This record gives sequence, C-alpha cells and structure tokens, in this order.
Amino acid sequence: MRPMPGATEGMQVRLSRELIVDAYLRVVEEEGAEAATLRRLGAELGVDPTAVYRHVRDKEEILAAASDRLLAQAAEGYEPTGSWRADLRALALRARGAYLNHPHALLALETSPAALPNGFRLADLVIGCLREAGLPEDEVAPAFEAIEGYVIGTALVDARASEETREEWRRAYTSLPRDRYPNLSAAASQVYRDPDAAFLYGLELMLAALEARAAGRSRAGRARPRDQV
Amino acid sequence: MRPMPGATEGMQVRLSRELIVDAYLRVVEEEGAEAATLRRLGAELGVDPTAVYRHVRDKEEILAAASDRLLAQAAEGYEPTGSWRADLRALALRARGAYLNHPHALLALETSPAALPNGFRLADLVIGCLREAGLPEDEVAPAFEAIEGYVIGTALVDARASEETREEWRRAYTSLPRDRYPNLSAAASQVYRDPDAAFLYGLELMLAALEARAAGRSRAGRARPRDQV
DNA sequence: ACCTGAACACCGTTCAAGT
DNA sequence: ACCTGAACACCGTTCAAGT
Repeated sequence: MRPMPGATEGMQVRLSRELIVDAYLRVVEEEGAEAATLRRLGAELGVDPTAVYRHVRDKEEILAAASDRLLAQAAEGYEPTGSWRADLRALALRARGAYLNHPHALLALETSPAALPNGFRLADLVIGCLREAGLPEDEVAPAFEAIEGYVIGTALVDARASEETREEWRRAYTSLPRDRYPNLSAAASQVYRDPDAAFLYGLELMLAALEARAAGRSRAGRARPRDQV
Repeated sequence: MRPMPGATEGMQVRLSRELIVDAYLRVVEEEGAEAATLRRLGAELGVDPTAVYRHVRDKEEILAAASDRLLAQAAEGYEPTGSWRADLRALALRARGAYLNHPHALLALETSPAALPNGFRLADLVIGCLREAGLPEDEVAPAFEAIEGYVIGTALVDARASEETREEWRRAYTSLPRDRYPNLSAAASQVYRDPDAAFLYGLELMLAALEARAAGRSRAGRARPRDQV
C-alpha cells in the first residue's frame, strides 16, 4: 500500500527510538517475541527494515530501550505503605510482572547496562526497603542481589514454561520408578501447580529470614551469634 | 582431509547421540555456546552438518540430551551428611555449577521435559532434604519450586554477566544523582562484587526460614499461627 | 539528514540422491 | 541403514545509492 498524497500524511511520521520501541512492544504483545524481527518491525513502521539502524546501534539496543520503559512503567503509581515487608513484596511482584511479560527484552539488560535513564527507580526502592528493615549495612548489597536474582530468575524460567510443559513435567515425575526416586514420586502430583504461589512462597521465605536477621541484630546489638551466612 | 585407508580407521566411528553430545559439550567448553552450530558440530564429528538429523529430531534435542548428562554428573559422588540443611546447600551448589557452565543446554529443559533418563537424581535428593527437615507436607512442593527457581534463575543471570558488565552496572549506579536515587547510590559500590557470595546469602535466607517453619511446626503441633505464606 | 534496496554472512532444517 | 550436498526459508547487519 503506497501512501496516497495527503490522506495518510498524519501517519507518515518521522522514525524515532520511541516509535521503534512502540512497534517492538506492540509486536511482542500481539505475536510473541520471536515475531519481533527487524523485517517485521520495518513492516509495522511502514519503513524499510534497515531504516532503524539510523536510530539504534543494533537490535539489542531496541530491547534495552524497551526494558527501560517497562521498568519505569512497573514503578508507576507505587505508594509505600510504611511496612518494608509489604512494600518489598509489592515491588517484587511489580518487577515479576514486567519480566513475565517481556522476558526477552529484560534479559538484554544483563549484557547492556546503563541503558536505563528511567528504569532504576524499582531497584532504588527495593534497597530502600532493605535499609528500612534494619539489616546490617554490609548485608544490604547481597540481600538486594539475592532478591533481584530470585525475581528475575524465576520470572525467566516461568515465562518459558506453559501449562502444557508443566503438565509434561508432572507426568515425567509421576511415571518415575518409586524405588529409585521415592521423594520425587511422592511430590510429583503437587508440583508446578501454581508458579505464582511458588514464587510468593519463596519470596516470603526470604522476607521472613531478613526480618529475623534484622530483629536479631536490634535485640542483640553488636554481638550476633549467627554471623556466618 | 579424506581418511587414508586403514590409518584413520579407528577414528571413523559410527555417529550416535552419545558422540553428538560429546561434540556439543566439547565445542561449548572450548569456544562458547554460540560456536556450537550444527555446521560446527558436523566439522567436529568429521561428518556432513546435516547427518545428525538421523539421530536427533532437532537441535533442542541435542541440548536436552547434554543436560541429562550434566545433571547426572552433578549428582555423582554426592554423599549425604545427615544434616538436611548442609545437604540441601551442597546439592544447590552442585546444580548451580552445572547451570553456570552450560546455561544454554540446561535452559532447553524448560521446554522439553521428560528428556532426563539420568538427570532426575538431584531433584529427588533435594525433595528428600525438604521432607527430612520436617516441613509440612503441603509446603514441600512450593519449597522445592522456590529453591529450583532460585538456583536455576540466578545461575542463568550470573552466567550471562561478566566481570566487565558487573563493573559497568556499578558505574551506572554510582553516577546516578544522589537526590533522586539515594538508596541505589549508597549501595552502588558494594553491589555485584561476588555473585557466588550473593547466591549463598540468598540460599541461606531460604534455608533459615525453612528451618524456622519446620521447627515452629514441631513445637506448636497442629495450630500454627503463621500459616498464610 | 534520512530512507531504500541489494547484498552479505550467517542460521536451522528438508529432501532427493548417493553408497 | 546411514550419510551427502544442494537447496530453502529465514536471521541481523552493512553499505552504496537515492531523495
């Protein structure tokens, strides 16, 4: 379809990083990440597939720019409640939501840092919760990294799985010989029923342990018996 | 190089899934996962690139078969100590090692289950630890999933990062405006220093919380106050 | 200054043909 | 029964040419 003179004038906008990210997110949401090829983005933008190279260095940069927007959106409207534990849970769930919807884009951040003019908000808020909890200063960084790894990691894994593959895994566990795999056989039917519930269970484990460590510190002062974590 | 009659006779072995997996792991260990193309595997095996299709359905099946071997190897020589907590830690570290070395192969398991004739051992042992801990029956499955997700997820993330990208992330955090990102700025210099230490910190959080839940249960009997995890 | 379009250097995979 | 080799349908990316 060639643009008729005048008629599609309003549509014939100039290409920009913003528009490219728009197109990327639109295609992924409608047809999945594997559909978001550069040729497809070109078609979506009504432009030659290679035209985007005038605005981004490579495809990775598109994904990183998309991630920045997604993380900024995930932090939007967040209101702290005053309970660091409730806040940390809420922030983790927001991050998980973003990663579940766009695992490909957000995975690109790992290798291309510093591409987040807006997306650092979430991380700052999470660390704020940890400091507010009263965790020892030198545990804040590893605690942040552990939570970050848990949230990102489980989201990546959960995003790759589907109801079908989970069912296949259960079947595989169920059909195992009971004598060689007694524990896996016993748990087989209950496993992978609800990834969100499992995520929350593990998150609560971490939060409970963090609370215990912070409380133990405030009660015992300097001398902490279980320091060897 | 055409095989000289007799001389290379011993080398001219029949292709098999075993040999294909051998070649795949060898190439990945020497040159990285992106080098392990089918054309490269063909060269490695001294065979036409497409010859492997006689023995596997697609490339994914090669990765899954490799994962089976890697997980089986990771469980080799494991000896329980009698302490479920120490055992669980040891098993998690074994799994992490396998995933760190071959993230691509092990990620393939997510979508192609039941390809593990030998690799289920680790999962069975982990669940054994959780049952031995005295965790309520209905928490064994989510606890297993949480630990599995944590181990796999953090390994995938850590495997993608390098000392350089971690340094870049620290620099990005450090150069943030302190007034807009007070917490991230404060933690910037300490973060991403030691991924293994951060992994262990998070693992210990989970183990401590699991122990507390199991202990609370054995003391309080049926009536548990904090059941809403 | 920005976009086009041909071309390049790859992928995984299929399939008829060889032995 | 197994392997070969040409071919297919894709990728991301480069670059000279157009406007």
